[in-house]
Amino acid sequence: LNDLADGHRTRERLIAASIELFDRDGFTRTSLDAVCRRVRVTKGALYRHFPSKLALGAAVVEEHFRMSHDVRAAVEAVSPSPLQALIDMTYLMCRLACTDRTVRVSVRLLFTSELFDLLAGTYCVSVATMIRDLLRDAVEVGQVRPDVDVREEAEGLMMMIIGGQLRTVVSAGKSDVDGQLTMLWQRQVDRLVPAEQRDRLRTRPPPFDRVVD
Amino acid sequence: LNDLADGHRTRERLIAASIELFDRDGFTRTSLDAVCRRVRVTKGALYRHFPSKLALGAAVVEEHFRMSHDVRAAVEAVSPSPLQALIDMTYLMCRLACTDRTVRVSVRLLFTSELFDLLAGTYCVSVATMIRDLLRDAVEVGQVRPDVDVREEAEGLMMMIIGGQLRTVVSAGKSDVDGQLTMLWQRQVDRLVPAEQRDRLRTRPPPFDRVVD
Amino acid sequence: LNDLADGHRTRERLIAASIELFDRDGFTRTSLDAVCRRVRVTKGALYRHFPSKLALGAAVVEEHFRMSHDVRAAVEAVSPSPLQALIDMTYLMCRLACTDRTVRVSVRLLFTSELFDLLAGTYCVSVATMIRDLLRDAVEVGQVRPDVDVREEAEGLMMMIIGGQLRTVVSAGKSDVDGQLTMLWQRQVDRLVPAEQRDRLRTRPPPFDRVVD
Amino acid sequence: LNDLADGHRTRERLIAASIELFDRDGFTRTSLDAVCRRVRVTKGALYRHFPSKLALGAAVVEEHFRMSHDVRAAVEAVSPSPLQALIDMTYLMCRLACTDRTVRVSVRLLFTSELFDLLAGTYCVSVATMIRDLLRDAVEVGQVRPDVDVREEAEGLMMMIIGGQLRTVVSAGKSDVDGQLTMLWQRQVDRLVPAEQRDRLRTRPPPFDRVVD
DNA sequence: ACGGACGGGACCTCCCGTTGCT
DNA sequence: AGCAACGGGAGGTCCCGTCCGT
Repeated sequence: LNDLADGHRTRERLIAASIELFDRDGFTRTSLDAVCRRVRVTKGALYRHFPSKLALGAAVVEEHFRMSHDVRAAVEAVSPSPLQALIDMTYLMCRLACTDRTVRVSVRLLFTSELFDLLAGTYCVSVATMIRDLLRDAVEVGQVRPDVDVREEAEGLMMMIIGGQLRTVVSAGKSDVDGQLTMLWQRQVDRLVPAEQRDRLRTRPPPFDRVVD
Repeated sequence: LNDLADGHRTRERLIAASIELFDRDGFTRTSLDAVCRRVRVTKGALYRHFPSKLALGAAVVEEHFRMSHDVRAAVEAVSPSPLQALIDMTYLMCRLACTDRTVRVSVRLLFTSELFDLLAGTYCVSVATMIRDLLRDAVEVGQVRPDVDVREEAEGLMMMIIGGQLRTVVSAGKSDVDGQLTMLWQRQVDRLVPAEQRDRLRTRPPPFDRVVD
Repeated sequence: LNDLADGHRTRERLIAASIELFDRDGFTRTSLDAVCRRVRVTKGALYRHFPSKLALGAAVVEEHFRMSHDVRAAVEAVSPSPLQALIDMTYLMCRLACTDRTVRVSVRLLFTSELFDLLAGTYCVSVATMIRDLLRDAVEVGQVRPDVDVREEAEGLMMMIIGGQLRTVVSAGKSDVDGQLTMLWQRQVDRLVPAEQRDRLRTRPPPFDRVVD
Repeated sequence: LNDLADGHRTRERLIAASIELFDRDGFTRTSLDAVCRRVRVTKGALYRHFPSKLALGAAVVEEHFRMSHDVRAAVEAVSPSPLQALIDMTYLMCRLACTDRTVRVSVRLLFTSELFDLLAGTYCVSVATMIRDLLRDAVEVGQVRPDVDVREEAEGLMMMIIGGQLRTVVSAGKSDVDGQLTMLWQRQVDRLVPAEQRDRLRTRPPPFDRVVD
């Protein structure tokens, strides 16, 4: 009983330590021994929880995925409309790639390690799917024109978001990705949204004070 | 003289072998011994030319950079206008990420290895600069409206292109990046180009039969 | 338990293989890869047990030291007196430098490699100490005159023994070191041993049929 | 003409630099590049003069051999008799192994490097021969008993001297090799020299104030 | 669940000796 | 005679994943 809880704790602490070290030294240059040392545990323990170094990295990415879902739920909860939720999500995703350590590390992992081959595809699909869902909702409530090719648009937005996240990571947040997104949405809104719906939308970055912990 | 040539030859052959093996097995899973074996040379020779495995990867990327410049020159030579050259370049860059081994490997290297930390920034800047230059030329010849913020536009396009290249690599070419670019340019042309200039532009993919060797 | 035993086994086998190869090719011309190949193990395993090539050589010498102690114990066990034990030891030590592979290699290592700097001093002291102990015992039982300077004599004998071992190694056993020792002991006995004790001593080489395994 | 002289100079300087570095760092840990750097010359030059690293070491030893002959000549010139010359030579050879850098390095080279296999035998023979010659001379002038086995005695003395040189090098001169030699000669003189000749001999160390430069 | 020794294999460094040129 | 680049090859380090025992 207690053992199980302890085991779970160890797993969590290993992930937390990995995030710190991957952030500081990068995936390749972080040794599992270093991770274990920080948790005061040996490799035997680590390999109880993760079958390989890659799996440990994948667990970090999974953490990020889980967070993304939480963020989405939170944004949808507070948003007046699906499209607004989508717009805010794009800002948030790029912003988090800079501010939140887990997200930053996960994106770096996805695009600078062997995890690319394993998970980058999944990530792209998952982002595209999320966008498509929100777009579809927006079509249903009449906020987006019914003749829009949701699939195509979602794919394009996904590329833009991932490009933005990457840009953020590359330039360590010194690039004005927010500005880019504003430009993007101003154009997209003209194309996608019926004129009478436009004034209810905010295309500028949301004032996100901790939408998620 | 002969020695010098031989040394240079060895260097070239090492790069060529690296490209092949990085393409087949990925950066991390390719061992330097394997590269050397293929060139029938020992690690002593390799380390005469490259101070580290990363440096070998960087040399591959450099090859790609050099090719990019050649492609740009070739495209500019055959294009009727700067903007058309830019449009064609974007198609080419995404296309090459799929068809040309050197480019494909380089992009994978840039975004899936520790080279990211070293070179991704440089790559982004270099792509953005190239776009900006062509846009500026286009402004000068009146092909693009003078009030366009060249810098901002270039940054956005860069993100799109890199997203596209990445998408190509992720999906191993199975994604319709061409279609995305066509959509993109159709919108951009409306925004950037004075009406009377539009009919001279082709926004669809160019018929590139070997613009470069 | 099994692992530990295996680890120990690996260590032993590495030493055994080293002895063979050092004997055949010499220290410098023996590569660690060759040693590992013979044990069907990689350098990773070797460096788990020995921090350097020198340390591997030192382990061989240590083997020799251990053997020397065993030989001494065995000789003392069968000898009728301390001085006879000493005489027999000197013959044995020079003889073993020729016949026993471990001793031969160790002596070559001690005097033909960088191990000299590390261990030759220790070796000299250890030999001199052993001689001194036996001489002291001999004095106590009245086999050696009480006015003999045990320290000085031990030092001289040590130089002679080491010179003899060296001579043996240099000439690959073709030199008559036995004869030299016989000459030496005949003189020494006259000086060191009271007349009434002399007839019980044999100064000629002992018939050593395997005093040690 | 000048070139030849310069070439010779370079050779000398290479040997001198080698002696310094071999003395400081040992043979193995001294790189030829380091030697060349000190002489402000490149390896191409070195390999004009010496076909291998071993050959360079051998040249140092040869220097030592040459010095030995000079010392012998000098000692013979000032000595009243062959046996006295021999006695003084033994002191000198052990003493020089401590005080003279060339001799010290040569002895270390002979007994701590691959040069052992090449030259140690030669050295032993050469020392034994020198002793034998002097002993023979001593026999001829009636200073040593005619029934002495010159060959055997020479061999024994050689082992003692080389043991002494080694001891000197091992203990960096902190050992009382002089005392050992005095003891040795006191005994030998009793055995080898007719009684009426003994009072003309000095068995204690000679007051060598620079017998050689 | 965890500890810790073990072995495999990759990366990298250093240095010897060669070669063509000056 | 001397230079400088070159390549071969060995030594050494690091780290992943496994195995056995507790």
